[in-house]
Amino acid sequence: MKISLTPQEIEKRLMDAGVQPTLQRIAICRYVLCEADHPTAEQVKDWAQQNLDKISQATVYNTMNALVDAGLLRALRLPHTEKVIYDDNIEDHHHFFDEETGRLYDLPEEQIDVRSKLPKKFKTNRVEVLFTGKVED
Amino acid sequence: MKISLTPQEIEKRLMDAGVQPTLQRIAICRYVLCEADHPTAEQVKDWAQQNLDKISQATVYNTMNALVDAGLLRALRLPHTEKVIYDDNIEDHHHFFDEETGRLYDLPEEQIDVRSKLPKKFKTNRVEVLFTGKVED
DNA sequence: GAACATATTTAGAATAGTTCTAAAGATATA
DNA sequence: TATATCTTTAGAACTATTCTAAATATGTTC
Ligand SMILES: [Mn+2]
Ligand SMILES: [Mn+2]
Ligand SMILES: [Zn+2]
Ligand SMILES: [Zn+2]
Repeated sequence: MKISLTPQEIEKRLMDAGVQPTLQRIAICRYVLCEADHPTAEQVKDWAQQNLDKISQATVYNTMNALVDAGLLRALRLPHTEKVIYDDNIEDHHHFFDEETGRLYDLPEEQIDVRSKLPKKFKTNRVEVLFTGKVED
Repeated sequence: MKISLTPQEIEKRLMDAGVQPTLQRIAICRYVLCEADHPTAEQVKDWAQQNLDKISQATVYNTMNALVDAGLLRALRLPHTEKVIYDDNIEDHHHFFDEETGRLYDLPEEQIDVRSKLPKKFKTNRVEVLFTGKVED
C-alpha cells in the first residue's frame, strides 16, 4: 500500500513543495511517506531518534508543521486521542477507526456516498466521515 | 431550540443519572443544558465564575466529566480546536462547522444518509459526519 | 572557496488544556 | 449527632505542542 521512494525522489518532492531538503527532513519523509501509518509526532520522534544520529523534538515538530504547510501531509485530530495524527494521504478521503487495535484505515472518497438534506443556507466545502468499529481479522 | 428547565427538573435529571445534585452541578447544568451551544470547559468556567459566588476550575472539569460519564453530555473533539467541546445533544447526530463564525450546528441523524461500500471485514458501530463550510445569513 | 546572508536545528523554557493531590467542606445515613 | 462518603478546592503536575535565542548548516555572491 505504501510507496517506496529513494532519497533523491524525496528530495525532489520537498524541493517541488518549496521545502529545503535537509537531512532531518529527508529522513522524516522517508518514514512518514514510505513506512508509517497515520503516525503521531511522538511516533515520528521515536523513529527518528532510533534511526538518526541525533534529532531534537523541536525539529520533529518543525518538520511536521513544514510538511503540513507545504501540503505534503495533513494533520488530523480525532476523537480518541488528543495527539495530532499525520496523514500522508492528501486526497479527500474518509476514515475507519478500529477501536480494538487503535488503527486508522483510509477509505477512498468514492467508497462513501453522503446524501444530505441540509437547509439551503448551509454551504458545504468539505465532508468528512469517521466510521468507528472493529475490523475482523 | 434549547430547552428550559427549572432547578427542580435539573435536580431530578441529575439524580436519575446517578449524579449528586450539588449547587455547582445544578448551576453548570442550567448553563450547558439550557443556554450554551457546544461550549468548551473554558466557556463553562467563565460563565460559572460570573454567575456563581465562587467555583474552581477543578470543579468545572470534574463536573463536565461527571456529566459525560453519566450520559447527560457528550464530549466532542473536532479538527479546528484542541479544546474538548461539550454537546448536550446525546442522540446520534452529525455536525456542520461554520468556519467563518466558528459555530457548530447539529444535524439530526435522519437528515444525512451515508452509503458505504466497505469490505465485509469492517464492522461499523458508529458513523459520524462532519460538514465544514459556511452558513449564509 | 571566502564572506556573507538566510534558513534550520537545537536545548530548554514556556504555554495550553486538562488531570491529579490532598486537605477542607458538604451531604447523606444511622 | 456521629460517622462515613462525596464533593470542592488551590495549587501542583502532566501531556502535547510551541517558542526563544543561540549554534549550525546551507545557499549565494564575488
Ligand atoms: Mn502550522
Ligand atoms: Mn472521563
Ligand atoms: Zn487518512
Ligand atoms: Zn452536537
